[in-house]
Amino acid sequence: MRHDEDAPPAHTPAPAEAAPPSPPVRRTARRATGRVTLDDVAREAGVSAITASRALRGTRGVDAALAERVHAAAARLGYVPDPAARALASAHSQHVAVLIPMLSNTLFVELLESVQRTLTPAGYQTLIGVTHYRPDEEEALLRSYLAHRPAGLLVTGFDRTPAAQALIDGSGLPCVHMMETRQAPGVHSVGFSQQAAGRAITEHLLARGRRRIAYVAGQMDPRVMQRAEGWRAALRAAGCHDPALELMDPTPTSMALGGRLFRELMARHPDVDGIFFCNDDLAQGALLAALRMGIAVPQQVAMAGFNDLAGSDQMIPPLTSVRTPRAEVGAQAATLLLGLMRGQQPAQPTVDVGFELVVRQSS
Amino acid sequence: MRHDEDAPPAHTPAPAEAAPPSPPVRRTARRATGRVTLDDVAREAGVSAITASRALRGTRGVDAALAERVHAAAARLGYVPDPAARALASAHSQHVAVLIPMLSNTLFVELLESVQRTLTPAGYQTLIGVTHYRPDEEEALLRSYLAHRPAGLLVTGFDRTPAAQALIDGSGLPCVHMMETRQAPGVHSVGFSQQAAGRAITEHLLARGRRRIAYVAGQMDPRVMQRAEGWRAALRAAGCHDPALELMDPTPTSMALGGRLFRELMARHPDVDGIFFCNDDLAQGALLAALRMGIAVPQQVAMAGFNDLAGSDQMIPPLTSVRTPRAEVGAQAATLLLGLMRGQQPAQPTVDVGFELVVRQSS
DNA sequence: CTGAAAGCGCTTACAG
DNA sequence: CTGAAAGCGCTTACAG
Repeated sequence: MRHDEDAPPAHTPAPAEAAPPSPPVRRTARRATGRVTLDDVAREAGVSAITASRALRGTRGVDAALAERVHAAAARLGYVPDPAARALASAHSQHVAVLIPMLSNTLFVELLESVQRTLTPAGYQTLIGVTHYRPDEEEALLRSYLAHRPAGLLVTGFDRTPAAQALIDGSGLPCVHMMETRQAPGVHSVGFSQQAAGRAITEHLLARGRRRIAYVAGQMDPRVMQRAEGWRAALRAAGCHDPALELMDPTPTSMALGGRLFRELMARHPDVDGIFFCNDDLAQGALLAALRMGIAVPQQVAMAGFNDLAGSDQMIPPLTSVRTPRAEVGAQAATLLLGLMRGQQPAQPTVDVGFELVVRQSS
Repeated sequence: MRHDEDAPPAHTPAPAEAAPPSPPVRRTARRATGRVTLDDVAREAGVSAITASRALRGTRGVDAALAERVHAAAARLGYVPDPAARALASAHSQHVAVLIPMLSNTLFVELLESVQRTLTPAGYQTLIGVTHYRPDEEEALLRSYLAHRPAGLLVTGFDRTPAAQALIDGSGLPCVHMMETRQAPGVHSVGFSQQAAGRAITEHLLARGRRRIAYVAGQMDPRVMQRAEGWRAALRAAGCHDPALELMDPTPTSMALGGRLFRELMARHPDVDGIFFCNDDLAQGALLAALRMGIAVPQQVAMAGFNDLAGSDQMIPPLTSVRTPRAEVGAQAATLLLGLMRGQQPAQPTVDVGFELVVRQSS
């Protein structure tokens, strides 16, 4: 059923004879009146609005008995503070803007969940921004979120447009960088060395006796490039670095891409005996492709992934990977930010949470 | 390096002799003064604040030339409206609260991205709430988000606590339900029949000559139960429903769980010749387990999943599944909500986007 | 430790 | 079509 564009909406009431001069009805709620305000709570508790405000916010310097009365009154009336009014008056919301590249990589979902587990109980609300690995989108998100006067910022990595960086710096807001670390004055970060992790997993393949080790990657974001750097360093040190074995594709990673890149690689370089994939989904796809092609893993080609994602332990054979402690990163970054938002000087501005090799049968 | 708790922060400046009576320095930005306000824009454009406000919001009834001047002035000054002030004055923010069960199921990530692709260009900001399939968490999120006076609500399905439902109803806000459909006065929904989809995929297995068809599920959320209902209906109609072949686990779905449930099922019922999994990750895990156990798919056991997730087409053999149009659901739900927020009567309060069988070699 | 006044930056409702 | 006044619901200074 469709209404004609110009036809009056079906629910319009017939005009009554002596209708009272009521204001036009809006579809949405009109709580302007209904809302329980701080003044209501203050009146109920027999104190001033300021005292009620201070008691509710837990500001010290309020008589315990009074505070008790205020809390009781608030509970009785079902008072919920208005975040907009609070933000307007104090110039800061209880929002924390969290900028991550992508939600389809479960890595970032786990990071996010961990951040929220720390921030939510502390009374902060996360404003989730997905940049799709695009610097221009990150800049736009930053611009839009900054208008909401967040209390703090959580961002991924260090690579962004100068304008985006200027927005962060100019805001003067506490900001913690996640997933990578960098030592610099006034810079806060929680992560690990992507390059060291890339180097470690490559050295593991070398220790397995492999010499023709390829690096296969998708997405090509900054961290993927840092892992490549680690791969190069390890192979150069071992004297068997071949730039031709570096296969990168800007497409987002997926099992399908992994299968395709693996077939490409083996067609071009049949002598490859080890592969380091920048992300587990690529490796999973390659593992299945190898099974289909009859290429023995690890006998003919050893494989290792990155991030130890769900399902990697279920593969045939189970996949060797690098376990990246994203939950730890999220928790520590949020905790660090919490301290900064309270005006505290952090014990350490940079936290390296490390990484862990998970050696399974694919290598 | 660690600072002693009581030591003064390292950056405290030495007290100057004739220091001006400046206010105490705060770590965070003090834009109270710096901020460009609507009044600045109005002054720059030579109009009143109201006119500037109306011009910027695109309210009709502003002289074109004036509006042009206002926009130019805003651009020149780099004016960014303050969402908090706007929300406080108008009793509504530009937020839309989106409540989804989980981010680790890529289904919901795709749904969300699609919602944002529609809402963001329209000037709305999504407030993402993850309920973890827990009614109490949903209720708490609703309470907290409603305080932010969102302009609209997007929720998943219809099953929630009475209190949560009362919050939604009492808010008077436009609300669209996603993933399921339900015909009821004043209720808006975009989705498809989970039961019909469950029935259709089961009938497909029946058409392949299978008679001992099991339903294997995790999570056990309302939609998983509706699919079970479809499975039952199809088998009853075919005269071969066996309740013993219904294997459900409350654990979140994963490849590992799929492998485990598959082994359990085959141990208990070696005669099973077809399996419908409530989600593709379960089926993927089962497929790998079958490969490991030497059980031929589809010869001995045909398998079908649900949602056609990433990787299912890469499996050995490629997995038959039900493609659920979550991007379509997200787009249509957001569009419907947009109309409601503008006070329009929707052409149809319920949109069924359907589903599609994707038959591959596993069945 | 408590409070009266002012103001945050917008929009609503009312006039003209 | 445009505007002056009032107010949204809080918190920030400033006093006492």
